[in-house]
Amino acid sequence: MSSALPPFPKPEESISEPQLLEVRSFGDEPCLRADAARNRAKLLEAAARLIAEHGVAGVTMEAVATAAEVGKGTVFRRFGDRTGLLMALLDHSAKTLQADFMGGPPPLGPGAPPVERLRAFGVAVLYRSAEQLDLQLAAQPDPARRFSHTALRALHTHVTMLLRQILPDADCELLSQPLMAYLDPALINHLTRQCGMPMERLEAGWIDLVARLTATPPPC
Amino acid sequence: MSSALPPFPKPEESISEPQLLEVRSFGDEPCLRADAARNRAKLLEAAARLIAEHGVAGVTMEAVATAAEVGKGTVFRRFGDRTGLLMALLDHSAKTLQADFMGGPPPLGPGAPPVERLRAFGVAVLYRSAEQLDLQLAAQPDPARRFSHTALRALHTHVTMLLRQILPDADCELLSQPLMAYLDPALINHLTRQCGMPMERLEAGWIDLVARLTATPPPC
DNA sequence: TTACGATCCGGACCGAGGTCCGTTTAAAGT
DNA sequence: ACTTTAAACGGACCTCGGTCCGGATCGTAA
Repeated sequence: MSSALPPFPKPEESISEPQLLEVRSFGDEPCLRADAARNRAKLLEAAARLIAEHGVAGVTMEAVATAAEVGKGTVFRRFGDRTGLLMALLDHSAKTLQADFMGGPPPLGPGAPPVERLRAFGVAVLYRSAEQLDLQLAAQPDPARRFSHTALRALHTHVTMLLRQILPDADCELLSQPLMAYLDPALINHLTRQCGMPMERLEAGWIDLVARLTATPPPC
Repeated sequence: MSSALPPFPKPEESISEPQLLEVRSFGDEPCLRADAARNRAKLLEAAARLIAEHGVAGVTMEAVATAAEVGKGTVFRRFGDRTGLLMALLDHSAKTLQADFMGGPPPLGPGAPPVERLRAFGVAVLYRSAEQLDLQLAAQPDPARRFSHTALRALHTHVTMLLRQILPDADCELLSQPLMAYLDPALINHLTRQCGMPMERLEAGWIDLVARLTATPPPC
């Protein structure tokens, strides 16, 4: 009902290069103004430093701004909100993973049979999330947007695609949801830290899950 | 490292009766002091009224306190935090559902074969969540506690138990996670409101998911 | 009835996320 | 070089969740 034209036009969906300030002129992205790009880099670097020193909890928007010698408004203009900043920090790793399963070597990338790719995908995501668990957890948006976020959508799309190759007649759009859910950082956190399960068990669980879901003729 | 003895002893795990102030003396729960019980009822009633009038977003801790003619501290003492208050609002419905599948009539309750119970369970949860979607969404705790909450644990335990009856040799503890995840209010919200899927499709998806996961011999 | 201790109450207080808007500045046009 | 304009900047400001603690209240035992 009330949609005033935003004072902060668009906080950038999610751009890569967490460390360098190199102006990415190729491609199609808006290409920030020189000062903006510089500040962006300073902010990401400051945020990373704060995490290293005080953990994710120490990453306060104001603290980041101060550490980067920049105004608070600048942080919000650039990243939209705290989630956006945290996601940007994860962006490099996300892009790498994405490149790996889009065009990388076989177990993950194209060339292997779909089921095998799916298995490899899950294991890769599992361990990647386990590393950056705290950050992944903190970067999780509120429930209403958990599934809207670009990075997640990309993974979801990929799983759906693989599934469609394996089960052409199933509702893969839906079937991919439980698979993705199994890889949710919040779940990994719960199972490993709160229930004390070892990663090997989670990994085996994934393999089992894939096997059960992709068994071609549903029941008998 | 820093665990001072809490000024608010324990905000009550989750007690029922959202509307009446009747003192529940039987059972084992602490049984609040008269004034405390009265305020608790006033608070829940005020919160419900605020939701009806301004939606979940209108449920500010201060607004609730004011509407209930009570101090802000009282709200926090009683419910711990906003999530606790919202959960308390959902508690009645949660207890009802739980009673239904613990001791109710067959499709849901004991008596029917486990697979059938599982199917019925999913459908029931699906539609129940769809009704109170906004509230369910808002009541969702932060990612680190999503899986620790009592109400969810109860559902999860039940699913695990049913699964164990169906697949005695599988890692049901893990296998139940994707099932529960499919019923996550945040997912239902995404699929119905953001993707525009009808509930019938979600329901069919659940039936299909159960069928695939419980097909006894994994692959061939 | 009185006295006492445990519990509860209230609202000032704090920190953090997010917004606003007057000012500054990069960069494209003349 | 000079003007212009869209974009960026900064930090005061607002809201809201959550904490604290002095003082009021309940329930009980004498």
